[in-house]
Amino acid sequence: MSIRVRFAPSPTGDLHVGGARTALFNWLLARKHGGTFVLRVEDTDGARNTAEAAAGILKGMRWLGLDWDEGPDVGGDCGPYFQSQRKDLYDAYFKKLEDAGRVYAEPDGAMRFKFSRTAITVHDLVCGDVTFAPTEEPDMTIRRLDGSYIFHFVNVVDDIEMRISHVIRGEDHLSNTWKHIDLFNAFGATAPTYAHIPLILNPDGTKMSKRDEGSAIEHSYMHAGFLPDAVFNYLCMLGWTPKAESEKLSRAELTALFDADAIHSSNAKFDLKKAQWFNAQYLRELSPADLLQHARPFLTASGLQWTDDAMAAAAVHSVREKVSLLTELPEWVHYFFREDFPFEADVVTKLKAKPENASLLKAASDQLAQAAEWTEQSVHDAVEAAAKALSVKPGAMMPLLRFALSGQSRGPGVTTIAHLIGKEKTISRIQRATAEALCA
RNA sequence: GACCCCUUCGUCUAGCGGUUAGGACACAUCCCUUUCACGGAUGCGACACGAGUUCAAUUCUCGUAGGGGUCGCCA
Repeated sequence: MSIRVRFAPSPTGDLHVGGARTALFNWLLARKHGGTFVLRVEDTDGARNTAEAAAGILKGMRWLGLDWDEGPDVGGDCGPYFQSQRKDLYDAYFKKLEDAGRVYAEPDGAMRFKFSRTAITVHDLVCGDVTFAPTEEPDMTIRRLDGSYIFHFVNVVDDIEMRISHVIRGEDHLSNTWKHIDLFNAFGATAPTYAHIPLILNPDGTKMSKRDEGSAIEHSYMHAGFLPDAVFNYLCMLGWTPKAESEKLSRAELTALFDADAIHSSNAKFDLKKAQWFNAQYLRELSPADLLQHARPFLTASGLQWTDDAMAAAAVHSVREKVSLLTELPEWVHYFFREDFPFEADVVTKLKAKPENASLLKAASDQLAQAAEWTEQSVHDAVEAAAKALSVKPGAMMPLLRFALSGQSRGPGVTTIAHLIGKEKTISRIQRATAEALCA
Protein backbone atom coordinates (compact mmCIF):
# COMPACT_ATOMS: atom_id res chain seq x y z
CA MET A 1 0.00 0.00 0.00
CA SER A 2 1.39 3.35 -0.97
CA ILE A 3 1.83 6.04 1.60
CA ARG A 4 -0.49 8.96 1.22
CA VAL A 5 -0.46 11.72 3.79
CA ARG A 6 -2.08 15.11 3.94
CA PHE A 7 -1.78 18.46 5.59
CA ALA A 8 -5.24 19.90 6.12
CA PRO A 9 -5.09 23.49 7.33
CA SER A 10 -8.09 25.65 7.94
CA PRO A 11 -7.55 29.08 6.39
CA THR A 12 -8.44 31.17 9.40
CA GLY A 13 -5.03 32.79 9.78
CA ASP A 14 -1.35 32.62 8.98
CA LEU A 15 0.60 29.40 8.86
CA HIS A 16 1.59 28.70 12.43
CA VAL A 17 4.76 26.94 13.63
CA GLY A 18 2.70 24.09 14.99
CA GLY A 19 0.96 23.65 11.66
CA ALA A 20 4.21 24.05 9.79
CA ARG A 21 5.83 21.28 11.78
CA THR A 22 2.80 19.05 11.26
CA ALA A 23 3.09 19.67 7.53
CA LEU A 24 6.83 19.07 7.78
CA PHE A 25 6.50 15.64 9.38
CA ASN A 26 3.87 14.59 6.87
CA TRP A 27 6.08 15.79 4.04
CA LEU A 28 9.05 13.92 5.49
CA LEU A 29 7.08 10.68 5.72
CA ALA A 30 5.87 11.00 2.15
CA ARG A 31 9.27 11.89 0.75
CA LYS A 32 11.04 9.16 2.65
CA HIS A 33 8.79 6.44 1.28
CA GLY A 34 8.19 7.88 -2.14
CA GLY A 35 4.59 8.51 -1.14
CA THR A 36 2.20 11.32 -1.88
CA PHE A 37 1.81 14.52 0.08
CA VAL A 38 -1.64 16.02 -0.28
CA LEU A 39 -2.58 19.56 0.66
CA ARG A 40 -6.25 19.92 1.47
CA VAL A 41 -7.81 23.19 2.52
CA GLU A 42 -10.47 22.70 5.15
CA ASP A 43 -12.59 25.73 4.50
CA THR A 44 -15.99 24.54 5.59
CA ASP A 45 -16.55 27.39 7.99
CA GLY A 46 -17.42 30.19 5.62
CA ALA A 47 -17.66 32.72 8.40
CA ARG A 48 -14.04 32.36 9.47
CA ASN A 49 -12.18 31.42 6.33
CA THR A 50 -10.56 33.94 4.06
CA ALA A 51 -8.87 33.65 0.70
CA GLU A 52 -5.97 35.73 2.00
CA ALA A 53 -5.36 33.25 4.80
CA ALA A 54 -5.41 30.35 2.35
CA ALA A 55 -2.93 32.15 0.11
CA GLY A 56 -0.77 32.95 3.11
CA ILE A 57 -0.61 29.33 4.16
CA LEU A 58 0.40 28.24 0.67
CA LYS A 59 3.03 30.95 0.63
CA GLY A 60 4.45 29.77 3.92
CA MET A 61 4.52 26.18 2.76
CA ARG A 62 6.37 27.12 -0.40
CA TRP A 63 8.84 29.21 1.53
CA LEU A 64 9.63 26.22 3.75
CA GLY A 65 10.04 24.07 0.67
CA LEU A 66 7.11 21.82 1.53
CA ASP A 67 5.90 21.05 -1.96
CA TRP A 68 2.70 19.08 -2.34
CA ASP A 69 1.91 16.45 -4.94
CA GLU A 70 -1.82 17.01 -4.92
CA GLY A 71 -3.72 20.08 -3.87
CA PRO A 72 -4.36 23.70 -4.79
CA ASP A 73 -2.55 24.86 -7.94
CA VAL A 74 -1.21 21.41 -8.78
CA GLY A 75 -4.46 19.43 -8.90
CA GLY A 76 -4.62 15.66 -8.60
CA ASP A 77 -6.97 12.71 -8.95
CA CYS A 78 -8.80 13.31 -5.69
CA GLY A 79 -9.75 16.94 -6.13
CA PRO A 80 -11.10 19.44 -5.68
CA TYR A 81 -8.83 20.15 -2.74
CA PHE A 82 -10.95 22.81 -1.14
CA GLN A 83 -13.63 21.31 1.05
CA SER A 84 -15.93 24.15 0.16
CA GLN A 85 -16.07 22.62 -3.33
CA ARG A 86 -16.89 19.07 -2.27
CA LYS A 87 -20.43 19.37 -1.03
CA ASP A 88 -21.89 16.78 -3.42
CA LEU A 89 -19.49 14.21 -2.13
CA TYR A 90 -20.37 14.97 1.47
CA ASP A 91 -24.05 14.77 0.67
CA ALA A 92 -23.49 11.30 -0.79
CA TYR A 93 -21.62 10.15 2.28
CA PHE A 94 -24.22 11.68 4.52
CA LYS A 95 -26.82 9.64 2.66
CA LYS A 96 -24.90 6.46 3.52
CA LEU A 97 -25.12 7.30 7.18
CA GLU A 98 -28.76 8.16 6.82
CA ASP A 99 -29.47 4.81 5.12
CA ALA A 100 -27.65 3.03 7.90
CA GLY A 101 -29.79 4.78 10.46
CA ARG A 102 -26.82 6.51 12.04
CA VAL A 103 -28.08 10.08 11.86
CA TYR A 104 -31.05 11.96 13.22
CA ALA A 105 -32.33 15.51 13.12
CA GLU A 106 -32.40 18.03 15.88
CA PRO A 107 -35.63 19.99 16.29
CA ASP A 108 -34.07 22.87 14.38
CA GLY A 109 -32.82 20.69 11.53
CA ALA A 110 -29.14 20.21 12.34
CA MET A 111 -28.11 16.57 11.97
CA ARG A 112 -26.31 14.44 14.51
CA PHE A 113 -24.28 11.27 14.12
CA LYS A 114 -25.30 8.50 16.47
CA PHE A 115 -22.19 7.27 18.27
CA SER A 116 -21.73 3.52 18.52
CA ARG A 117 -21.03 3.92 22.22
CA THR A 118 -18.53 1.09 22.30
CA ALA A 119 -14.97 1.18 23.55
CA ILE A 120 -12.68 2.45 20.81
CA THR A 121 -8.93 2.07 20.68
CA VAL A 122 -6.70 4.44 18.78
CA HIS A 123 -3.53 2.74 17.58
CA ASP A 124 -1.11 5.61 17.58
CA LEU A 125 2.48 5.58 16.35
CA VAL A 126 3.45 8.13 18.98
CA CYS A 127 1.10 7.52 21.89
CA GLY A 128 0.69 3.77 21.56
CA ASP A 129 -2.75 2.20 22.01
CA VAL A 130 -5.13 4.63 23.64
CA THR A 131 -8.49 3.22 24.57
CA PHE A 132 -11.54 5.38 25.11
CA ALA A 133 -14.41 3.89 27.11
CA PRO A 134 -17.91 3.93 25.59
CA THR A 135 -18.72 7.60 25.49
CA GLU A 136 -21.33 9.45 27.47
CA GLU A 137 -20.99 12.53 25.37
CA PRO A 138 -24.01 13.69 23.38
CA ASP A 139 -24.02 12.52 19.76
CA MET A 140 -22.08 14.90 17.59
CA THR A 141 -23.51 17.32 15.11
CA ILE A 142 -22.14 16.66 11.65
CA ARG A 143 -24.34 18.88 9.51
CA ARG A 144 -25.44 22.39 10.29
CA LEU A 145 -28.99 23.50 9.66
CA ASP A 146 -27.78 25.42 6.63
CA GLY A 147 -26.67 22.12 5.12
CA SER A 148 -22.90 22.63 5.55
CA TYR A 149 -20.86 19.96 7.26
CA ILE A 150 -18.76 19.89 10.39
CA PHE A 151 -15.01 19.24 10.58
CA HIS A 152 -15.13 15.71 12.02
CA PHE A 153 -17.37 14.54 9.21
CA VAL A 154 -15.64 16.10 6.22
CA ASN A 155 -12.24 15.26 7.60
CA VAL A 156 -13.08 11.57 7.70
CA VAL A 157 -14.89 11.54 4.37
CA ASP A 158 -11.96 13.19 2.66
CA ASP A 159 -9.42 10.90 4.27
CA ILE A 160 -11.41 7.98 2.89
CA GLU A 161 -11.85 9.52 -0.56
CA MET A 162 -8.26 10.66 -0.78
CA ARG A 163 -7.07 7.26 0.39
CA ILE A 164 -5.00 8.73 3.18
CA SER A 165 -2.84 6.03 4.79
CA HIS A 166 -1.24 7.98 7.64
CA VAL A 167 -2.47 10.92 9.62
CA ILE A 168 0.18 12.90 11.43
CA ARG A 169 -1.46 15.75 13.30
CA GLY A 170 -1.29 17.66 16.55
CA GLU A 171 -1.97 15.94 19.83
CA ASP A 172 -4.91 18.26 20.37
CA HIS A 173 -6.79 15.92 18.04
CA LEU A 174 -6.08 12.77 20.02
CA SER A 175 -9.06 13.16 22.32
CA ASN A 176 -11.40 13.35 19.33
CA THR A 177 -9.89 10.57 17.29
CA TRP A 178 -12.28 7.94 18.61
CA LYS A 179 -15.09 9.96 17.01
CA HIS A 180 -13.30 9.77 13.70
CA ILE A 181 -12.78 6.04 14.04
CA ASP A 182 -16.45 5.65 14.90
CA LEU A 183 -17.21 7.42 11.64
CA PHE A 184 -14.74 5.31 9.64
CA ASN A 185 -16.41 2.22 11.07
CA ALA A 186 -19.85 3.51 10.21
CA PHE A 187 -18.69 3.92 6.60
CA GLY A 188 -17.18 0.46 6.64
CA ALA A 189 -13.80 2.01 5.96
CA THR A 190 -10.45 1.34 7.56
CA ALA A 191 -9.07 4.17 9.61
CA PRO A 192 -5.61 5.45 8.68
CA THR A 193 -2.59 4.95 10.89
CA TYR A 194 -2.38 7.80 13.33
CA ALA A 195 0.55 9.67 14.81
CA HIS A 196 -0.37 12.46 17.18
CA ILE A 197 2.59 14.72 17.66
CA PRO A 198 3.23 16.85 20.74
CA LEU A 199 2.35 20.50 20.78
CA ILE A 200 4.77 23.39 20.63
CA LEU A 201 4.48 25.59 23.69
CA ASN A 202 5.66 29.10 24.51
CA PRO A 203 8.85 29.40 26.59
CA ASP A 204 6.65 29.87 29.65
CA GLY A 205 4.83 26.63 28.96
CA THR A 206 1.55 28.11 27.84
CA LYS A 207 -0.07 27.16 24.59
CA MET A 208 1.37 29.05 21.68
CA SER A 209 -1.19 31.15 19.93
CA LYS A 210 -1.10 33.32 16.85
CA ARG A 211 -0.08 36.41 18.75
CA ASP A 212 2.94 34.87 20.44
CA GLU A 213 6.54 35.54 19.49
CA GLY A 214 7.79 33.00 17.02
CA SER A 215 4.39 31.62 16.13
CA ALA A 216 3.64 32.92 12.65
CA ILE A 217 5.85 31.62 9.85
CA GLU A 218 5.56 34.68 7.66
CA HIS A 219 5.90 37.31 10.35
CA SER A 220 8.33 35.62 12.72
CA TYR A 221 10.53 33.82 10.20
CA MET A 222 10.21 35.00 6.62
CA HIS A 223 10.21 38.66 7.57
CA ALA A 224 12.48 38.21 10.57
CA GLY A 225 15.46 37.14 8.52
CA PHE A 226 15.42 33.38 8.84
CA LEU A 227 16.50 31.00 6.12
CA PRO A 228 13.95 28.31 5.18
CA ASP A 229 16.49 25.52 5.65
CA ALA A 230 17.24 26.67 9.17
CA VAL A 231 13.60 26.83 10.19
CA PHE A 232 13.00 23.47 8.58
CA ASN A 233 15.86 21.97 10.52
CA TYR A 234 14.94 23.58 13.85
CA LEU A 235 11.30 22.59 13.65
CA CYS A 236 12.32 18.98 13.12
CA MET A 237 14.26 19.05 16.37
CA LEU A 238 11.16 20.01 18.30
CA GLY A 239 9.71 16.67 19.19
CA TRP A 240 11.96 14.41 17.21
CA THR A 241 15.61 13.46 17.59
CA PRO A 242 17.15 11.88 14.52
CA LYS A 243 19.72 9.22 15.23
CA ALA A 244 22.65 11.29 14.07
CA GLU A 245 25.79 12.88 15.44
CA SER A 246 24.79 16.45 14.72
CA GLU A 247 21.51 18.28 15.07
CA LYS A 248 22.28 20.28 11.98
CA LEU A 249 20.99 18.14 9.16
CA SER A 250 20.05 18.74 5.56
CA ARG A 251 16.63 18.03 4.15
CA ALA A 252 17.99 14.93 2.45
CA GLU A 253 19.48 13.66 5.70
CA LEU A 254 16.33 14.47 7.63
CA THR A 255 14.23 12.68 5.05
CA ALA A 256 16.39 9.59 5.15
CA LEU A 257 16.42 9.55 8.93
CA PHE A 258 12.74 10.28 9.51
CA ASP A 259 10.84 7.81 11.64
CA ALA A 260 7.36 8.62 12.89
CA ASP A 261 7.78 6.01 15.61
CA ALA A 262 10.60 8.04 17.10
CA ILE A 263 8.58 11.20 17.53
CA HIS A 264 8.34 12.16 21.18
CA SER A 265 5.14 12.17 23.13
CA SER A 266 5.83 15.14 25.37
CA ASN A 267 5.28 18.77 24.45
CA ALA A 268 8.23 20.99 23.62
CA LYS A 269 8.81 24.62 24.43
CA PHE A 270 9.87 26.91 21.67
CA ASP A 271 13.39 28.35 21.95
CA LEU A 272 14.05 31.36 19.73
CA LYS A 273 17.75 31.42 20.62
CA LYS A 274 18.28 27.94 19.35
CA ALA A 275 16.33 28.66 16.19
CA GLN A 276 18.64 31.62 15.63
CA TRP A 277 21.67 29.46 16.24
CA PHE A 278 20.54 27.14 13.48
CA ASN A 279 20.02 30.14 11.25
CA ALA A 280 23.51 31.42 11.95
CA GLN A 281 24.91 28.03 11.01
CA TYR A 282 23.12 28.02 7.67
CA LEU A 283 23.91 31.66 6.97
CA ARG A 284 27.63 31.03 7.14
CA GLU A 285 27.59 28.25 4.60
CA LEU A 286 25.98 30.32 1.90
CA SER A 287 28.12 31.35 -1.05
CA PRO A 288 28.50 35.13 -1.52
CA ALA A 289 25.98 35.06 -4.36
CA ASP A 290 23.43 32.98 -2.43
CA LEU A 291 23.82 35.10 0.65
CA LEU A 292 23.24 38.25 -1.36
CA GLN A 293 20.16 36.73 -2.91
CA HIS A 294 18.66 36.07 0.52
CA ALA A 295 19.85 39.39 1.89
CA ARG A 296 18.70 41.54 -1.02
CA PRO A 297 15.16 42.27 0.23
CA PHE A 298 16.44 43.19 3.67
CA LEU A 299 19.16 45.42 2.26
CA THR A 300 16.85 47.29 -0.10
CA ALA A 301 14.21 47.59 2.60
CA SER A 302 16.65 49.64 4.63
CA GLY A 303 17.39 51.91 1.71
CA LEU A 304 20.67 50.49 0.51
CA GLN A 305 21.34 50.56 -3.22
CA TRP A 306 24.09 49.28 -5.44
CA THR A 307 24.91 48.42 -9.01
CA ASP A 308 27.76 46.00 -8.50
CA ASP A 309 26.36 42.67 -7.29
CA ALA A 310 29.78 41.12 -6.92
CA MET A 311 30.84 43.91 -4.58
CA ALA A 312 27.57 43.68 -2.63
CA ALA A 313 27.92 39.93 -2.36
CA ALA A 314 31.47 40.29 -1.09
CA ALA A 315 30.30 42.87 1.44
CA VAL A 316 27.57 40.73 3.00
CA HIS A 317 29.79 37.69 2.85
CA SER A 318 32.47 39.53 4.83
CA VAL A 319 30.14 39.81 7.82
CA ARG A 320 28.38 36.45 7.54
CA GLU A 321 29.84 35.19 10.81
CA LYS A 322 28.70 38.22 12.74
CA VAL A 323 24.97 37.88 12.31
CA SER A 324 22.40 35.23 13.00
CA LEU A 325 19.50 36.85 11.15
CA LEU A 326 19.34 38.48 7.74
CA THR A 327 17.67 41.50 9.36
CA GLU A 328 20.94 42.27 11.14
CA LEU A 329 22.86 42.56 7.89
CA PRO A 330 22.10 46.21 6.95
CA GLU A 331 23.60 47.66 10.10
CA TRP A 332 26.74 45.65 9.49
CA VAL A 333 27.23 46.56 5.84
CA HIS A 334 25.51 49.88 5.18
CA TYR A 335 28.81 51.79 4.90
CA PHE A 336 29.85 49.63 1.97
CA PHE A 337 27.03 51.20 0.00
CA ARG A 338 27.14 54.89 0.87
CA GLU A 339 29.61 57.66 1.60
CA ASP A 340 27.42 59.58 4.02
CA PHE A 341 27.28 56.94 6.71
CA PRO A 342 27.09 58.28 10.28
CA PHE A 343 29.97 58.22 12.72
CA GLU A 344 28.92 56.50 15.92
CA ALA A 345 28.96 59.07 18.68
CA ASP A 346 30.56 57.02 21.42
CA VAL A 347 33.39 56.01 19.11
CA VAL A 348 33.96 59.64 18.17
CA THR A 349 34.20 60.61 21.81
CA LYS A 350 36.64 57.84 22.52
CA LEU A 351 38.93 58.62 19.60
CA LYS A 352 38.87 62.38 20.14
CA ALA A 353 40.22 61.85 23.63
CA LYS A 354 43.60 61.22 22.08
CA PRO A 355 44.68 64.25 20.00
CA GLU A 356 47.46 62.30 18.31
CA ASN A 357 44.90 60.12 16.55
CA ALA A 358 44.43 62.70 13.83
CA SER A 359 48.08 62.64 12.89
CA LEU A 360 48.16 58.87 13.04
CA LEU A 361 45.32 58.75 10.55
CA LYS A 362 47.05 61.29 8.36
CA ALA A 363 50.17 59.15 8.28
CA ALA A 364 48.18 56.06 7.36
CA SER A 365 46.37 57.96 4.67
CA ASP A 366 49.59 59.25 3.13
CA GLN A 367 51.08 55.81 3.10
CA LEU A 368 47.96 54.27 1.58
CA ALA A 369 47.89 56.95 -1.08
CA GLN A 370 51.28 55.77 -2.25
CA ALA A 371 50.23 52.17 -2.63
CA ALA A 372 50.92 50.97 -6.15
CA GLU A 373 48.39 48.15 -6.11
CA TRP A 374 45.25 47.67 -4.04
CA THR A 375 44.92 44.29 -2.42
CA GLU A 376 44.26 43.34 1.16
CA GLN A 377 47.93 42.59 1.48
CA SER A 378 49.06 45.92 0.07
CA VAL A 379 46.68 47.76 2.37
CA HIS A 380 48.03 45.82 5.28
CA ASP A 381 51.61 46.55 4.27
CA ALA A 382 50.91 50.27 3.93
CA VAL A 383 49.37 50.49 7.38
CA GLU A 384 52.24 48.54 8.84
CA ALA A 385 54.76 50.85 7.20
CA ALA A 386 52.97 53.94 8.47
CA ALA A 387 52.87 52.51 11.97
CA LYS A 388 56.51 51.60 11.89
CA ALA A 389 57.51 55.09 10.78
CA LEU A 390 55.74 56.55 13.79
CA SER A 391 56.98 53.81 16.14
CA VAL A 392 53.50 52.59 17.00
CA LYS A 393 51.90 49.20 16.58
CA PRO A 394 49.67 48.57 13.59
CA GLY A 395 47.08 47.68 16.20
CA ALA A 396 46.96 51.30 17.24
CA MET A 397 46.08 52.38 13.75
CA MET A 398 43.49 49.80 12.84
CA PRO A 399 40.68 51.10 15.08
CA LEU A 400 41.19 54.57 13.62
CA LEU A 401 40.99 53.32 10.09
CA ARG A 402 37.99 51.18 10.88
CA PHE A 403 36.25 54.21 12.25
CA ALA A 404 37.17 56.35 9.27
CA LEU A 405 36.02 53.76 6.77
CA SER A 406 32.86 52.58 8.50
CA GLY A 407 31.96 54.99 11.30
CA GLN A 408 31.88 51.98 13.59
CA SER A 409 34.14 50.15 16.00
CA ARG A 410 33.35 46.68 14.83
CA GLY A 411 33.09 44.85 11.57
CA PRO A 412 35.13 42.77 9.17
CA GLY A 413 38.90 43.23 8.89
CA VAL A 414 39.96 46.78 8.10
CA THR A 415 41.98 45.54 5.15
CA THR A 416 38.91 43.78 3.83
CA ILE A 417 36.83 46.93 4.03
CA ALA A 418 39.51 49.05 2.39
CA HIS A 419 40.05 46.56 -0.36
CA LEU A 420 36.35 46.28 -1.13
CA ILE A 421 35.58 49.99 -1.25
CA GLY A 422 38.76 50.73 -3.22
CA LYS A 423 41.63 53.13 -2.87
CA GLU A 424 39.82 56.28 -3.86
CA LYS A 425 37.02 55.92 -1.31
CA THR A 426 39.46 54.81 1.34
CA ILE A 427 41.39 58.04 1.02
CA SER A 428 38.31 60.26 0.78
CA ARG A 429 36.67 58.59 3.78
CA ILE A 430 39.75 59.22 5.87
CA GLN A 431 39.61 62.88 4.88
CA ARG A 432 35.94 63.09 5.73
CA ALA A 433 36.42 61.42 9.10
CA THR A 434 39.27 63.72 9.95
CA ALA A 435 37.29 66.79 8.97
CA GLU A 436 33.91 65.87 10.39
CA ALA A 437 34.67 63.79 13.43
CA LEU A 438 38.23 64.12 14.62
CA CYS A 439 38.88 67.83 14.23
CA ALA A 440 39.24 69.61 17.53
C1' G B 1 -16.18 18.32 36.48
C1' A B 2 -15.15 13.90 33.13
C1' C B 3 -11.76 11.75 29.89
C1' C B 4 -6.88 11.65 27.27
C1' C B 5 -1.52 12.73 26.79
C1' C B 6 2.93 14.12 29.27
C1' U B 7 7.10 14.80 33.35
C1' U B 8 15.89 14.00 32.78
C1' C B 9 20.22 20.43 33.36
C1' G B 10 16.88 27.31 32.29
C1' U B 11 15.45 25.14 27.02
C1' C B 12 15.68 20.94 23.17
C1' U B 13 17.10 16.12 24.36
C1' A B 14 20.34 10.93 24.84
C1' G B 15 19.16 6.97 28.01
C1' C B 16 15.31 1.79 27.00
C1' G B 17 17.59 -2.29 35.28
C1' G B 18 23.90 -1.65 37.03
C1' U B 19 26.50 5.10 33.28
C1' U B 20 31.51 9.61 36.97
C1' A B 21 23.47 10.42 33.83
C1' G B 22 25.98 12.10 27.60
C1' G B 23 25.15 16.03 23.77
C1' A B 24 23.15 20.78 21.74
C1' C B 25 21.28 25.94 22.74
C1' A B 26 21.73 29.64 26.50
C1' C B 27 24.96 31.51 30.35
C1' A B 28 30.12 32.24 32.67
C1' U B 29 35.53 32.10 32.31
C1' C B 30 39.93 31.45 29.44
C1' C B 31 42.53 31.00 24.66
C1' C B 32 42.76 32.88 19.62
C1' U B 33 42.41 38.02 17.72
C1' U B 34 43.48 45.11 14.55
C1' U B 35 37.35 45.39 16.47
C1' C B 36 32.98 42.50 16.52
C1' A B 37 32.23 37.78 15.70
C1' C B 38 33.63 32.76 14.48
C1' G B 39 36.43 28.79 16.39
C1' G B 40 38.76 26.01 20.55
C1' A B 41 38.90 24.79 25.89
C1' U B 42 36.74 24.73 30.63
C1' G B 43 32.80 25.55 33.92
C1' C B 44 27.64 25.96 35.57
C1' G B 45 23.58 22.75 35.51
C1' A B 46 18.70 17.64 35.65
C1' C B 47 16.34 12.18 36.59
C1' A B 48 8.87 16.20 40.02
C1' C B 49 7.43 13.53 44.72
C1' G B 50 5.92 8.93 47.36
C1' A B 51 5.32 3.81 47.52
C1' G B 52 6.05 -1.04 45.22
C1' U B 53 8.81 -4.91 42.10
C1' U B 54 14.10 -6.20 42.10
C1' C B 55 20.42 -7.99 44.50
C1' A B 56 19.94 -3.24 41.87
C1' A B 57 15.82 1.75 39.72
C1' U B 58 16.32 7.78 35.76
C1' U B 59 14.75 3.23 33.37
C1' C B 60 9.15 -1.37 35.22
C1' U B 61 4.11 -0.80 38.19
C1' C B 62 0.77 2.14 41.13
C1' G B 63 -0.39 6.66 43.49
C1' U B 64 0.24 12.05 44.23
C1' A B 65 1.51 16.67 42.36
C1' G B 66 2.37 19.65 38.19
C1' G B 67 1.92 20.84 32.86
C1' G B 68 -0.79 20.28 28.30
C1' G B 69 -5.14 18.71 25.61
C1' U B 70 -10.37 17.35 24.55
C1' C B 71 -15.48 17.42 25.89
C1' G B 72 -18.83 23.35 19.85
C1' C B 73 -24.06 23.85 14.68
C1' C B 74 -14.42 26.07 15.30
C1' A B 75 -10.94 23.33 12.80
